[in-house]
Amino acid sequence: MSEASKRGGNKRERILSAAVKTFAKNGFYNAKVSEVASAAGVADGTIYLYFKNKDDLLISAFEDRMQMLNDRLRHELEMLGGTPLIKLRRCLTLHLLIAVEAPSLAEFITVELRQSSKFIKEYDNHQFQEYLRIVVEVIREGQAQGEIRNDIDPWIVTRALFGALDEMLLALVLRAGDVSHELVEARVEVLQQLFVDGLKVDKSERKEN
Amino acid sequence: MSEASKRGGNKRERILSAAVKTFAKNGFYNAKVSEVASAAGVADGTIYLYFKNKDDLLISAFEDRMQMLNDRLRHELEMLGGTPLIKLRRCLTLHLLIAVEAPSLAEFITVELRQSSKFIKEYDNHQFQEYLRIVVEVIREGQAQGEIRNDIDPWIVTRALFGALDEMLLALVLRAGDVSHELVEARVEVLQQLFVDGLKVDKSERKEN
Amino acid sequence: MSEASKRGGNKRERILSAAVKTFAKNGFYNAKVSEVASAAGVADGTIYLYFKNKDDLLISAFEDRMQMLNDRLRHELEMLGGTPLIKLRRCLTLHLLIAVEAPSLAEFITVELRQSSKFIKEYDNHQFQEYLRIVVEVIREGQAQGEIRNDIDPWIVTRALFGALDEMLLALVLRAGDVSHELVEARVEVLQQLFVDGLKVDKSERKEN
Amino acid sequence: MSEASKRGGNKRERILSAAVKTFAKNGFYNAKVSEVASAAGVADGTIYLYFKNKDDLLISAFEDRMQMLNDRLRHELEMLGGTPLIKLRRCLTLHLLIAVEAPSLAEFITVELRQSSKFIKEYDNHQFQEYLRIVVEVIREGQAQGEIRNDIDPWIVTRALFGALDEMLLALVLRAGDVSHELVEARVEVLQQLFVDGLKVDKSERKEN
DNA sequence: GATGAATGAGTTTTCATTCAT
DNA sequence: CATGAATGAAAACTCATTCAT
Repeated sequence: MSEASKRGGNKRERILSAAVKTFAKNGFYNAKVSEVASAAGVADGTIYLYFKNKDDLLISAFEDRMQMLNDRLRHELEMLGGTPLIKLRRCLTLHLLIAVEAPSLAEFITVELRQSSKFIKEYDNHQFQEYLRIVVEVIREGQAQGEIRNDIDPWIVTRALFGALDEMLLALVLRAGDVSHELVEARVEVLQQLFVDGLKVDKSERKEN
Repeated sequence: MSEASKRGGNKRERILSAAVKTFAKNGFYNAKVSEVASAAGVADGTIYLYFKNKDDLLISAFEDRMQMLNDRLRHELEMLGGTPLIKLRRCLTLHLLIAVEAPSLAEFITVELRQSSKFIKEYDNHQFQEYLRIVVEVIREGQAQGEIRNDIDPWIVTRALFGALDEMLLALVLRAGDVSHELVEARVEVLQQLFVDGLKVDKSERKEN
Repeated sequence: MSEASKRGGNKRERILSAAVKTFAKNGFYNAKVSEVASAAGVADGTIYLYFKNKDDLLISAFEDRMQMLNDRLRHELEMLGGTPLIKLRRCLTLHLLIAVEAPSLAEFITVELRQSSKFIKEYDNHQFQEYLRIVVEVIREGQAQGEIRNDIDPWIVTRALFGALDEMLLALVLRAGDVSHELVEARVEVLQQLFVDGLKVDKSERKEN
Repeated sequence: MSEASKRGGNKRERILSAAVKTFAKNGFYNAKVSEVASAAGVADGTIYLYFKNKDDLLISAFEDRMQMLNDRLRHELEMLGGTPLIKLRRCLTLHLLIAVEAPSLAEFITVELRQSSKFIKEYDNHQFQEYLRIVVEVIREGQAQGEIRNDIDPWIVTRALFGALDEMLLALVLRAGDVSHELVEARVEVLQQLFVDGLKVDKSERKEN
């Protein structure tokens, strides 16, 4: 029974994984269901035992992967401890690391999320909301502790942050060749400077230097 | 003018305009060429007199509209004068204003650009590069004049900035109902604080307060 | 009985019964084997232990039900005694009574038999022939006894009779709501007048009146 | 313009004609749209320019052909003149003649009408109603003129008559080989005796003989 | 140049049937 | 005998594109 549930669960997972790869490579609309099936090593019809239709497969893949990312993000933030700004930096890092650790997933998220934004109107987009919520919480914590400025709406900041991160991730993923950890670190550094310190030349800091 | 509206040159424009509206409403892949045609008031076949195929129509619409936006941006920046930071703020404002002045265009750009990112590999994306270049130039100017920090790559900043703006624009456009100038101004204010001043609580400024 | 209900022999019957209901409701081609299976309370695969394929299920259901009807018809005619015309009337009644006693079966027979007429070429349609034979026999008996006109082919009459009855039955079954015994009796009366007495105004009878 | 309308009309007609043949040969559910298309000498997609879907094609074919038959029946009854019983006989003849003059149409009507009876619930079945109406009118006329017995509902009679005719037609069509005019006449004769004179041995007539 | 009827390649989805358990 | 997850062949339907007028 646990074997059986593992088999079923395994097949569903294999299909989701194949869907992410296939959709990432060709885009949702150019990807054929039969491609996903053969990438998953199952028959075409099998997909329809686990998902209602192609749209459902897209949404399920999206929600499932976002949940994984959210779980990891939440877990790492808990482990990490540290100040909110340190946590925030961790958020940046984890987001861009997808380009290193799961390039297909990165491509899938950056490209297909926008499609889903249209889908948003029709489905919950629950896990994306959840993602934002996690970051918003970090910012609120920072505001409460006086580390982050108080005069700014955490939701809007988070949304902007996400946009920047997502664009960054897309740029990384679309480069030819692999993305190194060093490159990711460099990008994180820039984003950190940009978002945390700001573009402005800070006179007080200049004096300190 | 009514003569011009009957000219072929105008017909191309009508098709592009219809394409933007139609692609914005349904997404590129769900939009039918015949929908675009009837929205433009021309026969299906006529579209193929002006564009090679549906893909070409998408790219042409995108490039054409981006060029319009770039022209306007360049023009306004020249008119405006002022410091680079003032110019930068103008960039933010103009980007978000699309949600007010041309909602379809906003939706088209935010949603379809990502699709096109895949297209990027195949076509120049010339006008998008141009857009980035304009903003990069403003930042470089700021760096040269000592108003913007020097230790940060203008291209990366610009890319991040674009991502944030684009996400912001998407969020505005997906709201139910019209977007007001006031709302746009509020968003610009937040982005300005975020990007220019940074999230960090600035002790020197606090003292100054 | 509860033991019997767990026996295989009974399972076959349950499947046939489910098939009749399901085919009646949706039609043969729109009915799914899995629907039949779940209506019968068995697994999909089980059906194929008792029937070669979906076609075989249709034909078997048809033959089986027709045999039941034939058995009953034969039995009632024997019980009844009476003149051939009385027996003929009993045939009419029993046919239309299906609409009261087994509406699904009625629908199944009236609608699917025609489909099967195409099948006829490929299978015996044995029980349908048997049904006709029973009625033919009644008519022959009537002819032998001088109660029914002799100058008319019993097979053709029977076929026409069957057509009329079947159409009548269909009309009854397609009505919204239940069919009453009274309604059936009324229809039988009409058919009796039609087939036995004829449409013609009979001058000799008029005189008698 | 009249040419164009002829072309369009012609193509529609060709498709309907092909549909009748194809549906008659294989039955609606076993017939492929592409078979109809190639029988009509058009591309698969063309069918969908004239009909919404396969169901619509079935219904349209049915209604169209029934209308033709109704037009002819109405026309012949007007031409014919004569007593209602003569007209009634003409109805029988014309119905069975379909087996001679348009065997595919005969098969199509006899087999598919039942399917459509299920469809009835969903569509008007207008022309079938019209057919019944024409016959009902003949019977009413006969009743008014005292030629046909008055104590019998014309609608029920007509329905029974139709059932008998349809079954007769089916039997003719399913025979191997062509159906001759003589065979049709023989069948008409039997039906006439059956419906008009009745099965009963008529003593008054016997005396007259 | 403009039209829009016709094309037919291409894809999702269904479902009868099988077979390992 | 019974199961039901898996299969994959088959078909309706769509829609970008063409081309005769």
